[in-house]
Amino acid sequence: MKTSHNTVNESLPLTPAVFNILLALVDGEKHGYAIMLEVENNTQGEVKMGPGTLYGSIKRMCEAGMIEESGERPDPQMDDQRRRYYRLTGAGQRALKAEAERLDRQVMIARLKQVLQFTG
Amino acid sequence: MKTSHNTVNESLPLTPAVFNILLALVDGEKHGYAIMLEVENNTQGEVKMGPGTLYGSIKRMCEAGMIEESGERPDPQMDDQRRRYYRLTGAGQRALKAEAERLDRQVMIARLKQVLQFTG
DNA sequence: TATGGATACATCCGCAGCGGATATATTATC
DNA sequence: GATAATATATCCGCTGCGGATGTATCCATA
Repeated sequence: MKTSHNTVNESLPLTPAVFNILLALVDGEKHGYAIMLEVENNTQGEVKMGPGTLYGSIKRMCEAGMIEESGERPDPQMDDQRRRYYRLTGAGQRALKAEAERLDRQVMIARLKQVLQFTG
Repeated sequence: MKTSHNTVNESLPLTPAVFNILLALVDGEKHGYAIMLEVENNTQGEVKMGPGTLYGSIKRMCEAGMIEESGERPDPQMDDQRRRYYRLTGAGQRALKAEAERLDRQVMIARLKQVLQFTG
């Protein structure tokens, strides 16, 4: 599956893993493990990311410039030296928005075909 | 990425290809090539499925019991003997609905995080 | 203080899916 | 009769998921 005519997004659709990681980072930088917990929380435990998916995705997303590591420690006391914090880049924000809009269009098609009701 | 606690759906999330094929078959049975055109049409040409994805997905979906081939020819005259028509099964309909609901929840999270506006 | 469990990160590797390339045949068009 | 569009099918490289495994740290509690 491939999407075209989009300067900002070379590669949509995003994988569910990547999309959820971007979503988790919207309200501030987080470390890997916290991202995992946030995704489980967002989805009521429906979606569970294994470590392979989590850290593998983080690595690829860094290479793709969607996220970047921040040397800063958000909470100096009560910190864990093992943690590595990540934040969204501009490109990551744009990719997230574009993917959210794409998903929204997909859901809209499902509604028009009466697979889903309009009253959420 | 894995989803759990769902008797009807062993394997969500569906791939974008599978989801779009299911969507294309909601309003009646279609043959492979028509599915491809419908998907392009639904998405304003944004999503393009190559033959490998299309026929590979169809094969897997048949094996998974989401769709099935129908021997009938919807249009006796003006027919093409090469065509193979497919229709949704009950399982396919349930999978489609479950995935649409999942996507809707994802979009909702994006809205709550103000990635997307509530007024479509 | 030791013991265990949760936290935290990382890598390996099998498996599945995409997707372009390629092939082939039929149907329609000019 | 040539050409393009239609229609299906398979091959194979690449990417990504995801469980397994490994290591180390933090924290509670016994």
